[in-house]
Amino acid sequence: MGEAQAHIAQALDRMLRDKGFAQLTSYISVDRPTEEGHGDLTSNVALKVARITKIAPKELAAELARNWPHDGIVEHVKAAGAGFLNFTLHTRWLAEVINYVRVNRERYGASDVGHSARVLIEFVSANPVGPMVIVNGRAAAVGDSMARIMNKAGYVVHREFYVNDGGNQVLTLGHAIWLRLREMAGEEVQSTWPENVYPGAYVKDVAEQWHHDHPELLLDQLNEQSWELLGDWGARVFQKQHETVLRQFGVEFDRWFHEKELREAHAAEAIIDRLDRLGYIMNSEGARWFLSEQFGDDKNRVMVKSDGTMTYFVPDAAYHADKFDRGYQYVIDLLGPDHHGYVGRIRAVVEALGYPLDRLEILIIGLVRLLNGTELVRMSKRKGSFVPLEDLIAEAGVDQARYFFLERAPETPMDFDLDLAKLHDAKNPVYYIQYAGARIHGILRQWQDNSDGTVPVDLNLLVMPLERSLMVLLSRFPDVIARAALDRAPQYVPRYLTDLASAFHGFYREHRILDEEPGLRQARLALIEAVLIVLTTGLDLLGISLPERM
RNA sequence: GCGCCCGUAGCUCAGUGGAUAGAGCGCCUGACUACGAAUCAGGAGGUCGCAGGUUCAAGUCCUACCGGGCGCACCA
Repeated sequence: MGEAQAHIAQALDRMLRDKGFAQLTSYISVDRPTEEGHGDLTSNVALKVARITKIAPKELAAELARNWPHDGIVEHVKAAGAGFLNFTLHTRWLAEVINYVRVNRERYGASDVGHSARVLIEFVSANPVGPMVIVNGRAAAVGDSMARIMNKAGYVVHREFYVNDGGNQVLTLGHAIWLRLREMAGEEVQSTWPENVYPGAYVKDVAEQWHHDHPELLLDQLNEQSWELLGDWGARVFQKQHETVLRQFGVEFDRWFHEKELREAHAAEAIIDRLDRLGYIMNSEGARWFLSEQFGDDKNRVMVKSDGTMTYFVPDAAYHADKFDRGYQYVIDLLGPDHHGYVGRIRAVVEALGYPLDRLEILIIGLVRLLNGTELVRMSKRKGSFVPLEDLIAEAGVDQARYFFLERAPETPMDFDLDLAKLHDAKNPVYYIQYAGARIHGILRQWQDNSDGTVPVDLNLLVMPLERSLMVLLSRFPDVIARAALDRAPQYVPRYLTDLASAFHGFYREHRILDEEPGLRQARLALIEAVLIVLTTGLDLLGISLPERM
C-alpha cells in the first residue's frame, strides 16, 4: 500500500508540475480514507493548494481525475466531495500482497522508518522493595510491545530496567524486614510500627526466607546497623522476583541497570561536578541545589541535602547522562503516573549537561485505579493496599492481560474492575483475533490431511469484495506498524488486528474454501494463509500467542 | 494556587486537520444438516464537557472556563 501511495503522490506531483506548479510537493499527501466508498486511497491535495493555485478545488480535482495516466496500479480515479480525489486500485495488483506475505513470512510488516537508529527504552523500573503491581504490568506490556514494534519498523531497540537499589528505601526495606523478624520471634511490633516503614504483609515472606537462608544469624545479632545488610538482601530477592514475573509476562530486558553501580563508580558526584563547572550548582541553606529553573523546571532541585547525602534525583541524572554517553539516538523513559512531577527536572538536567533534548522522550503511563464493586481504591505500595501483577497474570492469563493493557492509549487513565479481572471469559476481544487464527489453522490442517497434489495458485480468481477487503488490510500492515512505531502508539496494532480478524470472519461465513474447485480453492488457501501469517506476526508484536486450537 | 493527563454511545475505550464520528461489552431481531456459532447479518443508542477563536474544513489546533485524576519534599 505504501508503494501505491508513493506512486500516486509522484503522479500527482508530476501533473501539478506540468501545470506550472512546481512548489506544491509538500502539500501532496495520499491517505487511507476513513469512509468506505471513498476508494482505496484518497488525496486532498486539490483542497490544500486552492489558495496558491487560485483554482477551485472541485475543478482541479476533476481535471486531475480526467487526465490521470492509467497504469497497472490505479484502476480508476474519481473526484468527489469538496475536492477530494479517490483512487481505486486494481484488484490484481492488490492480490500480489498475498504472494509477498507468503514469501516473506514473519518478516512481512518490517520497514525502515527507524533508519536503524539506536533506541533505549527504560520501563517498569519498579523499586525492589516490594512486589510489582498492576500499573507495572501496564508499563511492562507497553514498553515491551513498543520495543517489538520499533524493532520491526527499523529501529534498534534496547530494553532497560533501572533498579533503585542504592537509596534510603533499601534501608527502609531492611528496617521492615528487621521488624518482621522480631515479630516472628514473638515480639509485639504493630503498636510501635513507624509510619514510613512498609507495612505490607509481603515483607513477612521475605523475612521468613531470610530466616530460612541464614539460620545461623540469630535475631539478637541483628540490630539497627543490620538494616543495610537486610535491605540489600531483600532488594536482591525482589529483583529476582521481578525478573521471574516479567519473564512469565513475556518481557525480557537487555540490561538491569543498578543504581548502586552508579553510586559505587561515583558517577553521581561526577554529575554534580559537571553541573558545578557549568555554573548550574548553588549552595544554599546548607544544601547544594541544581538551578533547574533556568531550564524550565518549576523550582530548583536539591542534589545534596544538608546532611550530606544525595537525593534520588542525582543518580538518576547520572543514569540519563550514561544513556546519552552510550550513544543512543533516542532515549525513551516510560514513567509511572506518580512521576510526572519528575519530568521537568530530568529534562532540565539533560539539557543543562548539553545533550540534545529532542532525543529524550518521556512518556507517562496512565494511572490504573482499582474498582472494587463500585468503590474506587487508590493503590498504594507504601500503604500496602494493591493487587500484585503476579495475581493478575494468574487470574487473567498473559495474553488477556497484555491485550487489556495494549488496546488503549498508554497515557489514558484507566479504571480496573476487579470483577472483570477474570478476563478469560469470551468477553475479552483477544479471543476474537485468536479465534480467526485458530479457524485458519483448522482449515489448513484439514487441507493437509486431504491434500492430493499441486494446483498452481492463480490470484486472478480472487474477485469477491470480501476477498478484496482482506487484501487491502493485508497490504496496510507495514504502514500500521510504521505509524505505531513513529507515534510510539502500540494500540494501533490491536485495533488493526481486530479489523483484520473481523474481515476474515465475515469472509469465512460468506465463502467456502476447501469445497471450491481446485483453482479457487488454492487461491483462497493462499489468501487465508497470508491472513494467518499477519495475525501471528501482529500478535507477536503484542507478546500474545496464537493458539492453533482453542 | 501552579503543572501534567483525561472528558466522545448506558459502560470500557478508538479516532492521522478532511467527506455521513467508530469498535467492544450490554440491550433488541435474525442466521448452523455445510471447512470451528469464542462466529455472522441487522437494529436501537451521540449537543464529541462548555464558550469563543484559527481554518476552505475542528472530536482533533489555540485561549478561557467547568468537571475528574495525579503530581507539586533537603522522600524514593
